[in-house]
Order: sequence, then C-alpha cells, then structure tokens
Amino acid sequence: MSNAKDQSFYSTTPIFYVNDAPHIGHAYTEVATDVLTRWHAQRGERAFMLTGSDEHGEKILRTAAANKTDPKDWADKLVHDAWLPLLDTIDIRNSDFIRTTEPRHEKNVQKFLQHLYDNGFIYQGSYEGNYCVGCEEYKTEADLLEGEGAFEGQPVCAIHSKPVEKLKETNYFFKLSEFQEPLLDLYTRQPEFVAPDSARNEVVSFVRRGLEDLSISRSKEKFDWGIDIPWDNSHITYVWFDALLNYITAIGYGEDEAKFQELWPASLQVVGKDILRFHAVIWPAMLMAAGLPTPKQVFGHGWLLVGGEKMSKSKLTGIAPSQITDTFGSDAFRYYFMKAIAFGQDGSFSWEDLSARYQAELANGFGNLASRVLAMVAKYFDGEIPTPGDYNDVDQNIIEIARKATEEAEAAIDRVAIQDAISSVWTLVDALNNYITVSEPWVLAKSEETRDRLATVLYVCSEGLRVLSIQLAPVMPKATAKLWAAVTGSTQGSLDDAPMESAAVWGVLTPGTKTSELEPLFPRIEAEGN
RNA sequence: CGCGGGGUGGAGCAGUUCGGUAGCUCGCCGGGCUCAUAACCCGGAGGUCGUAGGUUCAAAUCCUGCCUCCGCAACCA
Repeated sequence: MSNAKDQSFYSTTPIFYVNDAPHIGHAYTEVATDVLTRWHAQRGERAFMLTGSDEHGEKILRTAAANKTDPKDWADKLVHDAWLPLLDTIDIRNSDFIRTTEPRHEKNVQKFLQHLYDNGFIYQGSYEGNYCVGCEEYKTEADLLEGEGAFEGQPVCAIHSKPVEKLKETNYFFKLSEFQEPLLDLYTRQPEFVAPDSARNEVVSFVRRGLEDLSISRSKEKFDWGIDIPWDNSHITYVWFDALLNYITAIGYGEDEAKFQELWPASLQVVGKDILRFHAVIWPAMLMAAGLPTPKQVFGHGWLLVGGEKMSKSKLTGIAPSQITDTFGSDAFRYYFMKAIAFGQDGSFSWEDLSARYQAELANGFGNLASRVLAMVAKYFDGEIPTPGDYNDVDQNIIEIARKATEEAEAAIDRVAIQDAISSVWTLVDALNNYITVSEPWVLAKSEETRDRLATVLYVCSEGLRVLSIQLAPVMPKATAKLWAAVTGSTQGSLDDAPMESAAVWGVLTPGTKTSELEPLFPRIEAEGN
C-alpha cells in the first residue's frame, strides 16, 4: 500500500445525538476512526474524517422544552459546551463537523428526498399502530404487555401500564422492501461491506427474513422539529433518514459535485453495533435508490463493558472521557482503548487495567526506552547522533524487526485490526529494550576501544526511536511529536509529513544531528488511579 | 423454541475459519544489570480450555444436549 498518494480515504463516525452527554463509548468510536484516518494520512493518502451532530427529532424538542429553551439554542449549547470539547479532549483531527441543522445539510436532504420521490421510491401510505399517549409514540408488539386488573385483556404500554390506542396516520414511505435482493447481492459481491464477520452474519440474516417499507415522515401535528418534506410541508422527515444523509451532504452532495466525486463512496463508516442495521441496510438502500455508490465498508464495533456489563446511563456506569484524560492524558486514552480491546468485539474497561497498562506499556516500556536512549546519546556523544560502523547479526536483527513491524502493522490496518497493528509495533519496543540490555552500551562506554561499537548501538537505538515515532504517530500524536522532535533535532521536517513507508527504511537519521532533551513522555502516576 | 455474542492458569484476552507441542499482557516467585521514568533483561510456578456425550489415530478447535453470563426489545458509541 505504498503507492497510495493519489488515493483518498474518507471515514465517518456516527453523528452525536445532542440529547446526550459524552461518555467513553462515544470517545471510543471517535478515537478508532481518528487513528485509522491518521494512519491513512501518514501513508500519504488524502484522508478526510467526518463527524458531527444529529439535532432533529422529538426527543430533542422535548428536552429543549424541559430546559425552557428552543431546540436550536439547545443544540448550539450542547455542541459548543459538550461535543466540540470532547473532540479536543481526545485529540481528534476531524476534517469537518457537520450539524444537521445547517443549511448545507437541510437543503440537500430535501434535494435527495425529491429525487427519490420523483423516481418513485417514495409513496404516500398510512401507518396504523399502537400509540401510547404517555410516551407520545407508536409502540411495536414487542413493546406491549398484557394488561392486568382494570385493563385485563388489553395490550398496555410496558412503561406506563396503560392501554394503547389504535391510531392511523398518513405518512410517506420509502420502498425499502424493494431492496432486499439488491442488498443481499451487495453483501455477496462485496463481502467486506459489513465487518466484522459477526456483524455481517447478523445483517445478512436480518435482511433474509424480509424487509418492510420504512415510514420516513412524521406529521407536524405531532411535532415539527425536523426538515420539511419538500412536496408536503405538513410533514417533516423522520430523523434517521435525515441523519444518515449527513455522510454525503457534508462532502458536497447536491452542491459541490467535484468534492463529492472525489470523496464518495466513503472508505470506512464506523458505527456502534446498535446502529448497524441503519447503516448496513437502510443506508445502502437509500443510496441505491438515488443511484449513488454504496460505501466500501461499514464497520460495527463492540461495546465497552464496565464491570462486565454494558455501560449505561441508568446504571450510572457512564464515564466521561475527561475523567481519564485529566490523569493519563489523551495519548494514553487513545492507546489504551485501541490496544486493550479487539476492535469489533466487546471489551472491558477498568481503572485497574488502564493504570496497569499505562505503567507497564507506556511509562516503563515505550517512555522509558525513549528516555534511556536519548540520555545515553547525550551522555556519551554530547547529544549528537553517532556514526554507525558495520552492523553485526544483533543489529541486523533489530533492523529486520523494524521493517517487519511496519509491514505487519500496515497489513493489520488494512484489516481494520488496530490492536494487531499496535502489537506489531510493540515488537520493536520490546526488541530495543532487549537489545540495549544485551549490547550493554554502558560497558562499551568505558573503553575507547569499543567506542565505535557504542556508536553503532546508539545509532541503531536512535533509528529505532525514529521508526517508532512514525509508526505510533496515528495512535499517540502528542508523545510521538515530542519524541520525533527530540531524536531528529527537528531536521527532518514535521512528523505529519513523514510517510509511513519511511518507517520501513533504515538509516534515515544523519550522524551528527543534534538531539534535544526529552521530558518523560509518560510520567509515572503516583498511587491512586481514579 | 425471539435474535446475537461469550464461558481458556489470580485478572484481562488470543487461539476455534482449514482439528495434531495451550499463547499473550498484567500479577506472583527466583536471578541478572545499572544507561533509564525504583525503569530494563532472563528464568520459573500456575490452566487440559463451562458441562455431559459423540465423531476421530488425535478436539479448546467438528457434531448434539445441558448449565451459565451478557447484549438487543426500555436513555445510551
């Protein structure tokens, strides 16, 4: 994947529903997408990452009302006070942030709807359902319980325990049912469209059971916080239909054809497994109906478990990302969740594990390695990168490990196996620590006769640090930037511009380069961790 | 018979697709080293892979039953 300069890599995250407060689950999705996107950027591809906020819908209208404000003000407040700061907290380098209340979105959602309507994919129909007045929404059969006492024999709402009403409402429907075969065909022809395999299996079996048409409008009689149906302003667009379109309105659908053509179809759309069906079934069907290409891959990741259970607000197990970054920093946050959890599977979070990994892997492993190497270069060579002599087998072994680490990490990224990529890189961290012990530079430093050997050993170590900076830059941008600056003496340009392929090239550092001092990258954290 | 994912040394996980020495990180025990953030390196103890049966020369890995935990149906990536 080295000749990728002219490729573009467009990635998306789900957009935040502004009703919620950020927790580490949201941050997890963002970090994973950001790491993958930065990695592709490091390869030299044109990488574009989109995130944003979902601001329409009845729930937001109600929350705003409960807070005695209007929905737009409420959304503004949450976006600025909660969601944008979250991106900063975890060091996300998104290319754009779309809000579904922006004109560029609303206008082009209408354009999309009109297009589908004109082509016969949307029709007017009536929806009949069980409406719960208490919840102000329709309930499916599964939401209902058998009534008891006075309501014996009647279906009642599981939440309010009161009978539901049969209501009929005129709505617009999207002909989702027509896309069962095309979707199954897509899953077959493009097996990687839904990943990982567990997610794919679930989606395929869901679609095989058959699809029903989807109601995509709501009458304004119920609530009116949404995008008007262009041909009938007594209805607004169903919030999911509106929200999914952010992935194309943000990159110019309907108004900037050149940009749209360059970025669409998306390379990778990362979602939590709970909203996989929207992204792997409804979304591609919408695109097919509009005659647009479908994304290359939709990846459904797992849940973060706390105490063995899914994090939840009601159980108060939601953790704010800043609780972690305040103590450990954004790099450690990013590293921890990417390394400790297999991307695509559920994973446990615990303060003990976070703390242990921080100490062992970041402070003692990587951070201390950087520290000991730079200290020796400073102590034995006045801070100048020494000139290496001939490489022996032990040196060659390190060079080979560095090359292989890059190769394997690159392959892992192509499989969207972030944890494997980091593990591959870590083979070099471990190998270098071992190399130092075996080579005993402090012994070599005691005699002039072994000075050449000392120079070679420290050159190999320094090159190792240079390689690690590049390999780990997508995961830990802050620490690697510091390390890069220290070890290259800022003579090699910015780390952002160092191509990933240069991590597989040996001997880039110029002997005589003046290194600079490096503060501990991951200082030990005393006692308490929470 | 609602759907799906799990049960592997003290903890967290990999391995199960294409059956054949049970691997990793942390922790624990012992040793080495001193350049470094009391960090680094080496060695060791500890599991027979939820359970009952089946297939096989051989099963954590395939098949069947059972037990059990978790998620979706109710805010939430």
